[in-house]
Amino acid sequence: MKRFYITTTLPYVNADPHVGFALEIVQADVIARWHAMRGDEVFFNTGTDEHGLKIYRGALAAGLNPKSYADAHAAKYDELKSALHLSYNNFIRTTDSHHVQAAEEFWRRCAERGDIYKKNYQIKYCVGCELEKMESELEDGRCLLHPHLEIEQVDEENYFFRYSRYRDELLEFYAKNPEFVVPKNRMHEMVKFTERGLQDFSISRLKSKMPWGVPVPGDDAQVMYVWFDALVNYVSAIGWPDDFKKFNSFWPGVQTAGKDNLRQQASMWQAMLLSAGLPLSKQILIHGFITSAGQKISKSLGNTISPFDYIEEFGADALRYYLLREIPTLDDGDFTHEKFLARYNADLANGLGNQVQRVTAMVEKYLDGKVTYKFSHACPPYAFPRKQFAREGKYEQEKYCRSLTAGFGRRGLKVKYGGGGTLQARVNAAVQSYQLDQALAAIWAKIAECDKRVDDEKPWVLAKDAGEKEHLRKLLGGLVADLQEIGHALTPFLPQTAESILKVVNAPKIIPPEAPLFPRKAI
RNA sequence: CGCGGGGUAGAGCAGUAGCAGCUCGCCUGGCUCAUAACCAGGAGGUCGUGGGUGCGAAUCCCACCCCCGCAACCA
Repeated sequence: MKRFYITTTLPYVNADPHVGFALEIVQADVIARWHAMRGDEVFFNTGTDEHGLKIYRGALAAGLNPKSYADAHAAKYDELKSALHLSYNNFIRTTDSHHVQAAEEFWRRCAERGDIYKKNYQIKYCVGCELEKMESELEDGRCLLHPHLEIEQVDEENYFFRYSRYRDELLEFYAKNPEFVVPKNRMHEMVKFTERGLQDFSISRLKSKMPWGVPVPGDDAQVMYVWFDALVNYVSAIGWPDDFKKFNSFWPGVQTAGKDNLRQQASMWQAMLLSAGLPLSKQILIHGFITSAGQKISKSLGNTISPFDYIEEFGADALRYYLLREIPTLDDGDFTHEKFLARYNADLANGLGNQVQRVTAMVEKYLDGKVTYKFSHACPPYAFPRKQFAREGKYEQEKYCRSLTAGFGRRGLKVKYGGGGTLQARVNAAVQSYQLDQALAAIWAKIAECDKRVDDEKPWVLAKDAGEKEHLRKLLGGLVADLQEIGHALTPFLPQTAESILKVVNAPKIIPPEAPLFPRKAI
């Protein structure tokens, strides 16, 4: 059995979850579920990044200690799991003691390698960004993104990481692994960036000024800069450095990140891995940004979008669908209420929901809910390996698998495969090339095909002619089988909806769902 | 000469030389199984601008205009 590790970036817990992170984690969720359905043993990690100056100050302002402050925010991120039906099986917090120890060990390894040294550090620093700012990024001495905050002069002795040393090794690695970063243009950007040369970066802060961080081993006066410790989570989450069995069976893994995180993930983190003597990540998936009506989403513009609002009004799968279909998987996309409604009504209510309704209604009305159909192919058993997991004592995996296959029936779903390129094959190809929007497009093409077949064959006419009974049975049986195929293909994308569809069409007596899957919404 | 991406129908996009396409929206017709859903047809584009090469250019070449991201660690 293959093992598959995927992790999102860890959002910084100084604000509530927003739609941009929902995009990232939903994409990762689909990929994780898709692998699980193929029978892979999946480890899916997410969590929260909780150190650093911004958290420290936020906590002071709120009159809380930093840990309690972080606890409250971390809980909100973990709420996304049930709200969006996410399947992650690990939620790491960078304040977890195991992670803190891992970060310290990682530091020691880099230090042993001679990659950590002390140097005076003078910069202009924006607390809002938690970033060093170049003169070119300032306007009237203020950060463009946080003009209300004073730029701070930092002048202190810090530890630096010898990033510059890894230029050639990274370039060689990129050359050997041209698909290390997807999409291609991001890989290209990374290569160009690296070719220009890398400058060592600061990885610690004076504890007297900012105590909220992982202690630097052997120096009580310093704590790690938040990025250094946060990046280590990708390996600490799977047991490094204590549980090598676990670590070796899952690493290297796939990481998802926004395009703003390209350098940290695809370059700086990889240099850190080289320094610590660990294998580099398997692949970095870079998604784009969500705009709203073409505008950048920001608190100051007041156009932020809360995923919870949409989930409450339309359901988790509706939001999942929009994010996966309307936003190109590895490119920027737009999110507006109008577009959301349009997608919802056109694709979910009129398309999928109506298709389920009309087919099941006809089967009930014309065939008394009973349909006999021949399956040309059953879903291969490896797609349901939960018993194997149970035998091996992997109860977490078994449970995870069961949640994925709920409603599929004991013997697994029987899927009718058409000749030639099946729907599932098209979906698989799209998922493997990370074109999740195209995978959904393929499923919806199938729905359109079924709608057309209904119109062409006119079952309501056949039903009036006793001589056409067999014809009608075959037609409706085929449509039910198509719904099973659609439900199966849809499972990683819209897990709840897929389960509902399969439950209805696998029932001994087929009747329409109690309530429409996606009631049409007035515009 | 910093690096990279982009400009095609009202919106979002595909299309790297051979009749300009897809989805949504809009208009008309059909149908009645279905969630006023579904099916068919239609309107709508000087393919950013100007030049060049070709029998033929959205596509190749040259120049220019505009938009966006990155420019050392902002979702």
